[in-house]
Amino acid sequence: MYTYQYPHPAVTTDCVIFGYDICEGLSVLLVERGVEPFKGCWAFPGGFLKMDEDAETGARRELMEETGFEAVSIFQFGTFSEVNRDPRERVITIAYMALVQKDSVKGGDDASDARWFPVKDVPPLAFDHDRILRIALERLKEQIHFHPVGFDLLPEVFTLPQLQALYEAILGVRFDRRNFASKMQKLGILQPTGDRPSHLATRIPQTYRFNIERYNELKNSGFRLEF
Amino acid sequence: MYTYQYPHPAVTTDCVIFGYDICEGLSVLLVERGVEPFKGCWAFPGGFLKMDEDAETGARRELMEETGFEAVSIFQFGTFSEVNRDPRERVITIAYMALVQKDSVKGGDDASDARWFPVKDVPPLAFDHDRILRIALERLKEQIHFHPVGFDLLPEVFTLPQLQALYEAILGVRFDRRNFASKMQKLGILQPTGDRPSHLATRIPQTYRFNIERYNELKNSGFRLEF
DNA sequence: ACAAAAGTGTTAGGCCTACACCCATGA
DNA sequence: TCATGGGTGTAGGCCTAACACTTTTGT
Repeated sequence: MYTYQYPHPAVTTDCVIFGYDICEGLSVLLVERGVEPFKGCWAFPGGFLKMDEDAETGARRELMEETGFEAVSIFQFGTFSEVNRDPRERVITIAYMALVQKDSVKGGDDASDARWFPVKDVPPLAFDHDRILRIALERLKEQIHFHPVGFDLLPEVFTLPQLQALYEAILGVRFDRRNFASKMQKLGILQPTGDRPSHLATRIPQTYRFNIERYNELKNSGFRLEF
Repeated sequence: MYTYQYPHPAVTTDCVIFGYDICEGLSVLLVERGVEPFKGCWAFPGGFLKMDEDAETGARRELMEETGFEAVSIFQFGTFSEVNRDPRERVITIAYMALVQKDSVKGGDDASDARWFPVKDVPPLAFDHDRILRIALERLKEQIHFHPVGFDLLPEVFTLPQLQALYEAILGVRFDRRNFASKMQKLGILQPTGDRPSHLATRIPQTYRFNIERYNELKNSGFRLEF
């Protein structure tokens, strides 16, 4: 038992994990709750913060424990503190967002109850996680203008149409193919793999990798992607 | 005494209050700590969250108690959870940012130890508040591209040179007078007060108010201010 | 053969930037 | 009278958005 002179809330971390593939579009990773409250409901992976770890460390740990994912880049996007958001006791959650490559990992997941849901088709969630998801999506839309989101969400080798579909899925709009291509080319972070010798028109798309050095240059000088 | 089965961190809120005037430029409101730890140091107004209030309510309450300010718009910009950020016990703080008109309030402040410091001239702060300030400034710079920051920081009636100086103070850059003026005019949220009948060149600047209706229109359709 | 998908280039308009002149104020 | 500060307009360049044609693949 732990005693304090004043009441303390419990503190948890939650992770909104975004993944992407061509079939399902933008998806989030959810786990089915095995205990009350909201037993059987889907929720974001997360759990109570330990006293010897900061919030980001805790979020990464919970993510690993519950889904087997080791997220590269995760970032904090909000803290949710409504008084009655958890029926058990006062719980405040620090929410993180992570972008991962859906296929790359998920090899040796053992007791993982985690499942991907397309964002358009997410079931009602436990606690206030519906609201957390809504805000995560808003923040993701903002982020996409300043960070090359494809780095984290797409496989290492990808095509321009794939990249465009990703942007369209996140922002919920449609772009002109030609304008999108030239805009991306101009940024200079796309590196053709050269696996397709002919650069003529063909139905098989050219494949690219991201040029990380060029991206880091851009990040330092500050860049913005207009849409 | 309050007992829990698992250890709980303490949770506080802190408010980074930005104000602005022509002489001092961009400033933050600090309070001098009267108790250990960091007694005598300056820190952001804030304090422990109560169990029956959410974080924003708590931030507003602490702000009112410690400085007498009733902030119009405050927004959460980060939660700080380093393990040893408070020497007493594990404390996590939810940080808010507020923009206020320096002169408008501060009439009947009684026991207020609060003082304004220009951001360029802030003393070393208690806890990790230096870091919190740095991040608040970064976020403010981002915000300024999407929100008409002048609304909250300038007095109701202001001049274009004043508005420009505010933007320059926040972003730390200089603008061309003519370009800045036309950019702002084009947004359509500036409403000349008409107190100066002659619209010819004169050394007395034209005064404006913000057109709030027009701003709300823009916010719904989404606007961006390039610099 | 025909539909679907990928690649490319041109044009018009708008925004950003850089820059010059006029006028009134106050020292 | 002269320096300072405020107001306005123009020209060039870049980026954006709209748009059409060719080629190949697969049915």
